[in-house]
Amino acid sequence: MLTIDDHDERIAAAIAEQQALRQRVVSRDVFGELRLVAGVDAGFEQDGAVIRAAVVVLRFPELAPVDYALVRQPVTFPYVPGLLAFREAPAIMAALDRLRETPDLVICDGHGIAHPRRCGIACHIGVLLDLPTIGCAKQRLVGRFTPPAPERGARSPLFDGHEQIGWVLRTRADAQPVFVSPGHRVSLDRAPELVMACTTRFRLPETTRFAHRLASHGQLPLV
DNA sequence: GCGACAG
DNA sequence: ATCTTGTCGC
Repeated sequence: MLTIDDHDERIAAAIAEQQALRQRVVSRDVFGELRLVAGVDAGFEQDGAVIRAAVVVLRFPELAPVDYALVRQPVTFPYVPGLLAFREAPAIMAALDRLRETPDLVICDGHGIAHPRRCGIACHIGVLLDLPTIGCAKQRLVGRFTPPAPERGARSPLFDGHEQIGWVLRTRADAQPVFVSPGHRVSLDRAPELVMACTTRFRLPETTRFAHRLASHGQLPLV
């Protein structure tokens, strides 16, 4: 049976793995022409016993869906702030493996280096699959900032002490900003412009919106 | 000891 | 994440 001690050991092992993974994160732009951009997200079923991971690939820069994949797996890790990847990344990576073609960039629902150990889910997935990734979260995990101007495109740096770990980006006028940080093979400078290029009239990028709908409704919208 | 805490 | 009514604004 699983004891509290086992739980603590899994937490400790996960933190140790993040310390190792962070060493492999590449924070420079290492990607070619963007033709396919993917969005990934996760939803749950059976009272949280099953995770449903979704990935939708959009043709860039049109942002029209061209492929998708859906994977369901039993949940094996609890939600612990800072350890989200150990709960969602396995299923998300399985979904990415099912695509017919490898995307040129993946935008994740969660943080990249804007994380206590600079290893959020975007870094985790990026390093393990060696794919360019960006983290685009709806809420802050760590860091301090001053709110960006109310216009679309306005941004302000997200700091942890004196180190910039991401951006607070206003993707839509008068709406709550999103938290953007590089995952793997993407620079701090280009992350926000790439997210803006994937965003149209809504707060969240189209990649995330499509993936979110697939993950929660279990199917791609008919329009 | 008291808050904060991605999804 | 998930549930769910009410409300604001274009």
